[in-house]
Amino acid sequence: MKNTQATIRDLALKLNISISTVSRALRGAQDVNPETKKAVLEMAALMNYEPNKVAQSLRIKKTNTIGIVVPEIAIHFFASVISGIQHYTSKHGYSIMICQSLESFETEKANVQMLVSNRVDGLLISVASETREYQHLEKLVEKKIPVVLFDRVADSLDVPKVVVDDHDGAFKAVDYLIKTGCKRIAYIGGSLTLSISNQRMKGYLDALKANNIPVREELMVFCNEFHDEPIVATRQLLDLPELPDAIFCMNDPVAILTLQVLKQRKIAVPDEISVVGFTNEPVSRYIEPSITTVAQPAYQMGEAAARMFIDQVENPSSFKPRMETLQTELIIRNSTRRIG
Amino acid sequence: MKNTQATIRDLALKLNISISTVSRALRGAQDVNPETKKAVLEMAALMNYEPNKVAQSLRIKKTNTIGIVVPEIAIHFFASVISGIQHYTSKHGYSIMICQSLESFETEKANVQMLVSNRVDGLLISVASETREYQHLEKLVEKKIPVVLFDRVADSLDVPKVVVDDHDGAFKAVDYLIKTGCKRIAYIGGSLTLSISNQRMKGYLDALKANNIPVREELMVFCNEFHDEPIVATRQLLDLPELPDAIFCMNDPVAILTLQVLKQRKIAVPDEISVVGFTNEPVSRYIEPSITTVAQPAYQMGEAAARMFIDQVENPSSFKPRMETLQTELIIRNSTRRIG
DNA sequence: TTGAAAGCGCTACCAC
DNA sequence: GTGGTAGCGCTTTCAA
Repeated sequence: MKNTQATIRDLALKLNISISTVSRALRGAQDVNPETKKAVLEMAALMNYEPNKVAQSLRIKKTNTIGIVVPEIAIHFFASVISGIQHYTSKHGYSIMICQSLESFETEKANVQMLVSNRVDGLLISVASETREYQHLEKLVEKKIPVVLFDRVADSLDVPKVVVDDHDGAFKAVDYLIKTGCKRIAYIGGSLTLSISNQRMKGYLDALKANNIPVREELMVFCNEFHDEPIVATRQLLDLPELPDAIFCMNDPVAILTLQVLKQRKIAVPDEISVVGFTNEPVSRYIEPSITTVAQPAYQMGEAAARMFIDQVENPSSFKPRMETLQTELIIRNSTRRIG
Repeated sequence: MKNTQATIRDLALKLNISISTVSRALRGAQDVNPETKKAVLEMAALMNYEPNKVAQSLRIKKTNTIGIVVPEIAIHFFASVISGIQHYTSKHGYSIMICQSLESFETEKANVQMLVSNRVDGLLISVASETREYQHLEKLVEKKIPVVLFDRVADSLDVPKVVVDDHDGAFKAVDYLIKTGCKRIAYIGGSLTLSISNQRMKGYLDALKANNIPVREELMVFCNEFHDEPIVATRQLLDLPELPDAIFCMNDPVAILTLQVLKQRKIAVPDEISVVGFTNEPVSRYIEPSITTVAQPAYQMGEAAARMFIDQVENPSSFKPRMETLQTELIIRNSTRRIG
């Protein structure tokens, strides 16, 4: 942002016309002499003029920038969501500013504050696993800054949300396991303060109930993070007096770790124990055995979140916060047995 | 960016002091009465004041924002680089604005222009595979906007760069293949206008030469994209009168596709044909067979690029553009035979 | 159709 | 230690 950049004032000086006229010409206003306009445009090109969005933003009180906060960019699911958001919003002239919370509540708050300070026109966020209270987001709502939650949402906030039907996805997965003959189905989940964890667990429970299979407490284990704890959790399940015949994991990273433990213990998958994941990360297709998983439409989720934001900005009066639920798809691969 | 946000003027009015004093107090200037300062800070908290970075940026001619352009966020390698950049720059008070070129030259130009319009303090970019000329970046250099290239760089630009030692990585990979007994080693590469393609091919050629293995034109195939062409390329190699006994792929996505074709044709890996990739994407570890590949320190590359940018901003006079080369590591897995 | 001028929110200079 | 004020680059009335 050096002074080597031409301004409309520079153009005006060169052309011997007023700043206002240059401004109008540049923005293609109707009431400007075609010739003047042409001259301005030519001079702009010649001088390598680039409008200063910072000044523009200050003046019009709109930055055409949206803030995104995700737990981690390098998780494929979130990267895809971001792609979807960007695809949709860039068509509407928005740039995006991205932050990662790295699952930390404090970092998330700092991210949000920074984005507010940068006066983003809206905030699209998937909360950190640590986040239990939402004042930092409520403040934005009070300030009338559009907030859209995706994937990991907070029930208490009255803002637009887009989620996947986690309950249904989990239900379908567990129901399928049962249809393949599994009876002692374990569940490895995440912290229940996380909406998705909660929903997936409920889907698991309801599928058992629907099939008249009793719920066994000892078959349910929960993890606060997905790097080390899932390994402990799997071992715990394998050390039970009676082994499970399937393990439903709340996401693919967990399923991969589970598979590793199973391999170490020389337990055959899916013959002895079936494994199901969630998310359909690219790895799950390539790993051996490939993982049966619940596919989430990540890119579409990004587009949906972006659409909700744009709707809100363009029709601030008529807009009503709503929750959009995207459907999942059970992808059957080789970590589960076949039906019949 | 609604008028619901408090400004320093609001604070000044409430406190019955001047705007200048509020500004100074907020920024912890030295010459301000501790009590006044305290009062200002309290009022700021009370009124939920957030400094307007847009106004600040306009005034000080610095946005504390850096622009990043990558081919695709959802490619794990780039996501990791971005993480590295963000980790480093956020410590220095910078926010990041991210764009994807999706390998399109036109999109890349538009991205750069948008970032310039947003007056980013610097631009960190890995160019699109389509990009053959660099005027859009040269313009930035002329305007004294710091540009740092990473991974996919352009020799012609005199700006700081950070790359991986692609030549050495490829050399090590091919040399290893030879040591495991391979003699007819094929290469599937990318467009040679891409620096990394070029370097990796040279590494391949030099490893052959160093081991007195003749170069065979028919064993080298090139792709412009990495979704469909690698499949055709692999088939082409397999249709040769004499089969290769190894295929060195310029990156892991290509290696995965190659593996698929090999599987379809029921060719045993590594017994009949060995396969090596490049990048060490997470998938390469999990796929069956797991892929021998050349690991690139993505996160460190991001940090290095960020460091170069910060150096340049903080010591504009003494800074000299240089190229930093990071070392690769050959990760030996099951898609290649063992030595001896 | 064009120009003058105010002002977006902030910093920094200069006076007091 | 504090206040007045100019001005960053732009948009947008209002007059001419």
